[in-house]
Amino acid sequence: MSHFGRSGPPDIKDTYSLLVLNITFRTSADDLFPLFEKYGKVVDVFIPRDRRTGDSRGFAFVRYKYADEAQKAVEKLDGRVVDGREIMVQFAKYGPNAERIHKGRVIEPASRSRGRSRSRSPRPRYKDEYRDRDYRRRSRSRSRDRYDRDRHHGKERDYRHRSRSRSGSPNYHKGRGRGQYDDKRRSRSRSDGSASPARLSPSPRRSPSPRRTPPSRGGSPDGRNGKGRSPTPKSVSPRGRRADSRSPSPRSDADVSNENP
DNA sequence: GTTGAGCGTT
Repeated sequence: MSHFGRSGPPDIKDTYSLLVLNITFRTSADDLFPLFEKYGKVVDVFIPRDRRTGDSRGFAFVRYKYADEAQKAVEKLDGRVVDGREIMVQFAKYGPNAERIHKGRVIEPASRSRGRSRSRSPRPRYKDEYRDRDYRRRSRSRSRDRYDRDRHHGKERDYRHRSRSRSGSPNYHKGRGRGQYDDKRRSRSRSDGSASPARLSPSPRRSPSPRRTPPSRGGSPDGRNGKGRSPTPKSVSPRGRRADSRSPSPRSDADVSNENP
């Protein structure tokens, strides 16, 4: 039962891919399989995990054989509480090969081989992202901190309460009521970031990049050629100063003298 | 021991 994703995708030519989000980091494919299998024929369940730690990323992909079953699963499992967390089920937007999906249905990968689409070619960003930056950002932490979490935690109690009364209208959730505070949080977050004095690195290089090539004309890299361009040498040289300066700690004497009775 | 609003593998 754990052979999901272990031997690679069995067959994905006529399967509907569903994306399950908001699952707990401890939920595994084996846990989701029976749940989704109950609503239809599940061809494969895959949960992307970190290559370094091997932990789940918090979302899973479930492939159904039929669209109607997938749709039903989405409506039924979307908003369902799994492992104490409300999961979100929706049709996958992108395919495993970064291919376009028609209504959640996976198209045959060979179709791309024909060179059907020549004008737009999707960039293989998934491989690039794996390098470092985005991949880590989206996986590990965002910036929400516990503020949102605290709210979420407090609401959890409500969720449970609401869950009970939601038995009459499961579709009530379709609207997804998270956009409200999401926008608020976003706005505030952005504002904070903008106003924050702690900006990103102010770029050590002052010049934008008008001349990238070294000064071939009067600019000697040494700076010696420059007329008064290099007044720095010994003036600032600590050694010179130190030499001029007499004892490094005249006070020390006094101190010692003072401290020493 | 930790997180989160996100789109995938042999």
